[in-house]
Amino acid sequence: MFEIIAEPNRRAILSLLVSSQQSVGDIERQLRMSQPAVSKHLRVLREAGFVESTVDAQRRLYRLKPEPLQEVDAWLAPFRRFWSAHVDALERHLDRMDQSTPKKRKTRGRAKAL
Amino acid sequence: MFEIIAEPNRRAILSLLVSSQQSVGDIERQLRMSQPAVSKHLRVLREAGFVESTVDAQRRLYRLKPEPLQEVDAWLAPFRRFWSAHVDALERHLDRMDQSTPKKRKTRGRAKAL
DNA sequence: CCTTAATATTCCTTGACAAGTATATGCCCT
DNA sequence: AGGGCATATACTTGTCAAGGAATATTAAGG
Repeated sequence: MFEIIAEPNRRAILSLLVSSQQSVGDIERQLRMSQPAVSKHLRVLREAGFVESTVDAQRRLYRLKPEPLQEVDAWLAPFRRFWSAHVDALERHLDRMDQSTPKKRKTRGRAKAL
Repeated sequence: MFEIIAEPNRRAILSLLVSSQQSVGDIERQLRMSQPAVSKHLRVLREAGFVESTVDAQRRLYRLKPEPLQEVDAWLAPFRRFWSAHVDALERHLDRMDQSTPKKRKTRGRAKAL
């Protein structure tokens, strides 16, 4: 799964498909890569469940499937906890600085992210 | 960045470090991999900014750095929007089904995620 | 200083994979 | 049926990265 998205062209393809479905030729033109290259990457993506295709006459329309990237997202969860803890620690630290050195008061923007 | 976390052993190392810092030997034992392998992966991770190390006598303690994984997280953002849109569509669809076929009423659990 | 422990580095081999070129398959149209 | 368009597959080749074995580095302690 991670190996799949390690390839830059494949990530580019996924990013293209996030807005709307595209034919092989569309992708080929937008990403300036050879047709076999596109087809091969699409095959990898399809077999890994990142995309699916439907037939439209001679062309195949490829669209995104959410599951695999959701798994990537799930893998990141513990790390998100880690770094939000770090942000908290930094915040506390900066707050202490603000109190102990009440100086310039330049707007040091601090806010809870959504 | 994606190439870095494409390697399973490296992901394992990162997962180990998320709980607390570890020495090379600790990692070596917990992951059952050879010492040179651990050192080499740690070098890759360090040069890519995923980890940093401090010296403690003969051992080096490695700890996680948040930034690179945050970038991965950022790359996922558009896709998160994509699939939450899909969940919404599915919800609407199922709601329509519930209305048009008021049958068994088996608990088909549906709820807003946090 | 010499030894031992902990980690880093080098060299080598092997396997995987991406890109290119050529060719095959399938579908439309007249 | 045949020709052309869109996509897929086969085969080859070059590149690169991971792992293993051996060796180098650095620190601690007697």
